[in-house]
Amino acid sequence: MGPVMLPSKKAEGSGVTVASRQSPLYLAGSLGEALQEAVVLEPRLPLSLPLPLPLPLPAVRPEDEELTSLSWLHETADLLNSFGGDAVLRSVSPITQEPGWHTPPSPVPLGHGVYCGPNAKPPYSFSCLIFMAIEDAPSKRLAVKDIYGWILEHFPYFANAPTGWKNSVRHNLSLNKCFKKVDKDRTQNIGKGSLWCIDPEYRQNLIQALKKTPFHAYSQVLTMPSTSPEAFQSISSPLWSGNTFFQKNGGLLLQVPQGVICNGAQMVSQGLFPDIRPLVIKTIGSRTTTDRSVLDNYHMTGDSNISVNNKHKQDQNYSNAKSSLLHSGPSTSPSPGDESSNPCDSTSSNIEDDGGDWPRKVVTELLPDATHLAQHKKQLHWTKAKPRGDTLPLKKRRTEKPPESDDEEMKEAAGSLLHLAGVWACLNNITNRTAKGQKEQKESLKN
DNA sequence: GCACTGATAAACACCT
DNA sequence: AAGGTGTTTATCAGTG
Repeated sequence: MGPVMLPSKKAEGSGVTVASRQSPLYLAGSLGEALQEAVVLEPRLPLSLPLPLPLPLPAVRPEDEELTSLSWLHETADLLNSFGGDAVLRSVSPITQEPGWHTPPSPVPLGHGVYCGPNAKPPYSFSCLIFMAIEDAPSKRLAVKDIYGWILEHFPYFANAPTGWKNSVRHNLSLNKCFKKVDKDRTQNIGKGSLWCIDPEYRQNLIQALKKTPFHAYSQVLTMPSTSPEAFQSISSPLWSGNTFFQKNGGLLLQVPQGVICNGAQMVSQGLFPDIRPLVIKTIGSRTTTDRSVLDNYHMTGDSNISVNNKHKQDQNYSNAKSSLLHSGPSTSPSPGDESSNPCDSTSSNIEDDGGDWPRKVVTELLPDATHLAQHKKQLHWTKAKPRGDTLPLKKRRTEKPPESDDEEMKEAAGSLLHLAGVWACLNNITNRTAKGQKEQKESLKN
């Protein structure tokens, strides 16, 4: 069992940080053990989990990594989901080298290493979803119903979501200048509606948004060359939403930075943080404003909309101004000649179609330099990944539940911090014992 | 408090 | 006529 490195300052959040120089898969056992011990040793741990936990989590031998890494993610998420929440594994895309969200058990790998399970709302805006759908199409154009289909296929969340999301898709298509309607080819019977494609003029905006969307906890980590746990602790902000979620959902989230194997492919780069495998107990459920305000003290927030800000400004304000990001973006910005004169001509794509998923085809082209992440000082806001309710994800969120009073919110936030303290105290115990020799500690505890 | 952004709802016209 | 598609407007929540 590898060493368990835990942040020393409780204010940085709750969680389990597992460090190992071995295969990142090694964290499976570490996490299982840490969690189990945490629950056993710390009654205050606000996890509405069945005890004893069915741990350790599925273990994976390093030599099995190619075949079992994905299944491990899935099994682990299944296990965590069985507790009643939406388990999200945060990992790093083997393609983009960027952190992403993994909410197995969906087997569909997406552009940023995102696996979205049936219960978790994708951390993507509709613009990004549409963009991915269209980019995934061989012809780089899709009918609305096909966009629906792509989203449903890749994000099962929407299968049970209220139908309003389709309206939102259409709304985005109509409103966003990023999307252009293709004049229907009468020779092709595609039924109702038109085909939609990406306006190359705004493509970089979408790319920028996409690159930032699923990412929120490690941009500052990536700016730091240090591989020391202290470096991580000083900037890592494990997520925590207070006890409300645990009371309602009991969900968990694991943060798995660089080096984690996903999508059946192992990360090549482990240079940034070869030692650190932070795993965070996170709640996915509702979070009050006060929670967030408290958490913001140690939770890195961010902006997932950097690139589309201008776009949206244009669109929602119906202005014609072009995004300045076309000029301020990273080096991925193509020259005008990079695009075909026909913005929707599939032949304009220089993406190698290897028959794989869209990220391999698209992101390798779009994201040639993962190091630009170091420039991302801002990070994703809660709103991107946070389900809007426990069981009613999207619709009528404004009218179903009256706002909590400030007192209630403050109590909740205070409770969160108290729980936090408990978690850290507990987990620090684990750390100390691990460092000194876990077996002996265990035996002494048993006695 | 304000501006911005994204999501959502709804109304409506048009198309198949 | 029914249902899908596309457009537009309004509103709200979250955020900086």
